[in-house]
Amino acid sequence: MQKVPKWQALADDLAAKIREGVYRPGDSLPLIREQVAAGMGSKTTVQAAYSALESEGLVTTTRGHGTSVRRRPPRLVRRHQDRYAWEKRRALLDSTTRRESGVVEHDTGLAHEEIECHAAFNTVQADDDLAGRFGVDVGTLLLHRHYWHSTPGSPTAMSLIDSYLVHAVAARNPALLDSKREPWPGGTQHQLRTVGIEIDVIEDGIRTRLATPEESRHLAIPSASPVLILDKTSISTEGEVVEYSHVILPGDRTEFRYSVQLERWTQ
Amino acid sequence: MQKVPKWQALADDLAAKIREGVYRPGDSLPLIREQVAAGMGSKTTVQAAYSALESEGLVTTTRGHGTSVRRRPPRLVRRHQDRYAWEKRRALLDSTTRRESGVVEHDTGLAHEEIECHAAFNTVQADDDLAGRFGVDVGTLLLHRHYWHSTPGSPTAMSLIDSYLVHAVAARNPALLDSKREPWPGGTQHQLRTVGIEIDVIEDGIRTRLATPEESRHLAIPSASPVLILDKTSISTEGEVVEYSHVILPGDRTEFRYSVQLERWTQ
DNA sequence: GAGTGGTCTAGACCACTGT
DNA sequence: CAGTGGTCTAGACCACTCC
Repeated sequence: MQKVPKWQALADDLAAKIREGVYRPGDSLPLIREQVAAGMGSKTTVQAAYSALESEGLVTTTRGHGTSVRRRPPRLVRRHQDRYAWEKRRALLDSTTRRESGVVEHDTGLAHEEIECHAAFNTVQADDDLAGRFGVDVGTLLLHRHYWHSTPGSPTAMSLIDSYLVHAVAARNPALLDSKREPWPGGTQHQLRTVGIEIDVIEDGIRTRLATPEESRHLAIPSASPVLILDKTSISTEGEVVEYSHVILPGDRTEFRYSVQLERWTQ
Repeated sequence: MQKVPKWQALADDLAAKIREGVYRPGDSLPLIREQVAAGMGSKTTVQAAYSALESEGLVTTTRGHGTSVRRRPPRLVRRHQDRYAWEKRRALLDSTTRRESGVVEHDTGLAHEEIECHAAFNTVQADDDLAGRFGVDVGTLLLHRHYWHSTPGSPTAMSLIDSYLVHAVAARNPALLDSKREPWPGGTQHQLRTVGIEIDVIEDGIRTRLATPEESRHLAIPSASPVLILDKTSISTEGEVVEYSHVILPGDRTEFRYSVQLERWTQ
């Protein structure tokens, strides 16, 4: 026999009702004060239940308004094998074709005008972690580029990206150092091509952790809900790490997909 | 200017001290009642801060004992491209070689005797989701196999696995229906080989969500911390989906790694 | 201004750990 | 047994939304 806390029992009960469709997306849940009046516990207890449901992404709460069942945003499937190959082929196209559509459009299926790109650049000295990833000395100058994309006028980011290049390499084309040139038609692989680099292999690392309060706000996900973290390392045909990006993605809206082709048994 | 709740300010403060090494792994944090006495807020407030730190995986709390800084478990890196290929080659080996080491040993680096395998089988009828994945009719009989692995005697699972096969296919070798034959030397790919199936492609889908309280207990992760979910679909050389598994992995101990090889530009 | 969720308090009891 | 974290209460105030 397990002792289930009262707040959790209430949360489970409401969650079940949401899944069964007793409360449907967009519906309002009983007000917290109503639950208290109905004898479901003290306000703190009911609050705990409601905030658990919020973390799970089942409901959204708005101060002064109430709590309602969340319309689950569709998961955006990221097929990186296709995506990276597509990005690479595109780097060879002429500038007008490249300008028509970028990776973000490719990922989201949105039109070019529906996406706003925000970029901020600065230079940093490689710390232990970054130096290790690039295989350079600690203190080496790196170009640090922070990006986020949104639909025009919206403060909600689709992802938060921190991308790094070795500064001396990027500086071979001064245009790459200018954040005002973003979004760059053709993306990073085209940018690297302008300094004579071709990408051979991209290594993806995927982890998860809870969102910080700031990330929750910026990505418009419930507080204390998880994010996915993608660490992407691009390796040139010379075998050198030429770009590293750290991408934070909303956990409830993201799915990665990889396809592993196996060698045939020959007998 | 942002209004930061008192509990969050306290949590941030303690988190910073942990990262700076003021409190080191294994150290005890000030007792909740001490913080209250020190005027850091009421018990509920301090409690909220401490439980936030627990969800983030920074501390562990034990009732009756106290709160101490968590020794971060090392992340287990899962390189599925290697893993699946290794598993496939192994299915061709003789039984004594296969018996020596399995995928779990391969993943964890543990010795054969250090791993205990728990298996429970039953049959289920395909619901909408499963039928869609296998491309069979709803109601089709499936063999459902639930697995979890642990170090001997420990109640802590390394992962929670639900694996499905079309029952009619598995039944071609009656030994496959018997959970007492698990762990099967050579794994699923060898099992499928005994019924004449060779795997061609494996599709991985990766998502995240918060752990349920039960998962938190079983995987020994903090409550309200995230898990990673792997949906693995195996496709035979005939192009049919022959196995589907749903794997729940501890978010703080798992990292996926994929390597994407790109085609060269030819000019 | 009325009503909502979010935070905070002071104090109580419970479940569990150590000795 | 004393002392810990976990839960719960009743009541207060605040920040916000909507009318």
